[in-house]
Amino acid sequence: MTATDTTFRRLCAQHGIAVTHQRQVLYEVMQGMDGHPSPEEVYARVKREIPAISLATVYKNIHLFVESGVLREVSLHHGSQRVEMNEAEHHHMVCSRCKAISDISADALNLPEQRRQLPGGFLVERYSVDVIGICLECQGLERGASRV
Amino acid sequence: MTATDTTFRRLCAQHGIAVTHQRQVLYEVMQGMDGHPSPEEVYARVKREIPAISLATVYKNIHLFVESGVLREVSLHHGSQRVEMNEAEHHHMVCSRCKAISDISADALNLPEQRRQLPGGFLVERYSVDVIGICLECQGLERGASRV
DNA sequence: TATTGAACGATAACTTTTATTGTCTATACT
DNA sequence: AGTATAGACAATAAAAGTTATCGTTCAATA
Repeated sequence: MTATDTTFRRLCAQHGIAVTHQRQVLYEVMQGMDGHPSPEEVYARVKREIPAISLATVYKNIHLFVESGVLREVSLHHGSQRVEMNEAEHHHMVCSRCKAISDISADALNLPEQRRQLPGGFLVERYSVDVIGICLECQGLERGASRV
Repeated sequence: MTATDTTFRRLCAQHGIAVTHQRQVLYEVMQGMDGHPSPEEVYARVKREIPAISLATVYKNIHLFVESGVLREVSLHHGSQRVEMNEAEHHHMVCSRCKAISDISADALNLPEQRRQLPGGFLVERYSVDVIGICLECQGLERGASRV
């Protein structure tokens, strides 16, 4: 039993999900990847370990990992393109439960002075802040009676 | 000639794009929409004004508007899902030209104290900051010789 | 007003993601 | 340990979102 093996089993126990061979390999392979891999990239990489694995399994388990908090996704609103109709300077509040996006004025967030230059010589144009949290409606559902 | 009509013609002149009936109606319809409409939603709405319009036209012109700066998109990385492999607390630098995403530590941005509660009773879990700008490579391309 | 390159509509194709279905396996319970 | 069963798996079809192709029509400008 390796170290990551134990870690993964503990993670699964914590989040109440079953330990399977596919999930374990998936987790370990992803741990070894840098950057921000897409499901396809993960699939290509994990296929080297389990050639018979299905793309659907990769998708389902990435979802499961994200839902259960084992993993995080880069952006909560990557489904389809959305355009900005609010012309005022603003940022976004994104509900982590229902994914709803609402605007919040830049003032209400009082951000610090923006750097013009960042590590790696990155030239700053603007900041775009997503405040991740739970919207009022989803808070209500959480407190309220259980759904049928 | 209406007010928005004139506005739109000026915008097109500024950005060097042709004025067509479809683009004009598209622009006006979108101005009248709230929130963060998707291309499909825009299509449904604009179809009421121009029943014969094609979905492809909507997509092409939303792209054009975004590229030319007439319109902004909510998120620069909505293509496919991406998962986070960096476990440290960090944010992102997103190149507006090549869309590359790189990590930047939370310290390097020195964000203000996070509010726990925001307008509308939104309960904050965390902030996720995208710094939009131009990466070093794209700066080089810009300065350097013109491409073939 | 005639010319011409760009934009349009129709639709096929492509990419990404989800759903379905029959088989298999991990887990719980003897 | 042996078995029942809920859940996970692979294969694949289908849905959703987006882009490309191509013949026709229109806007810019001479």
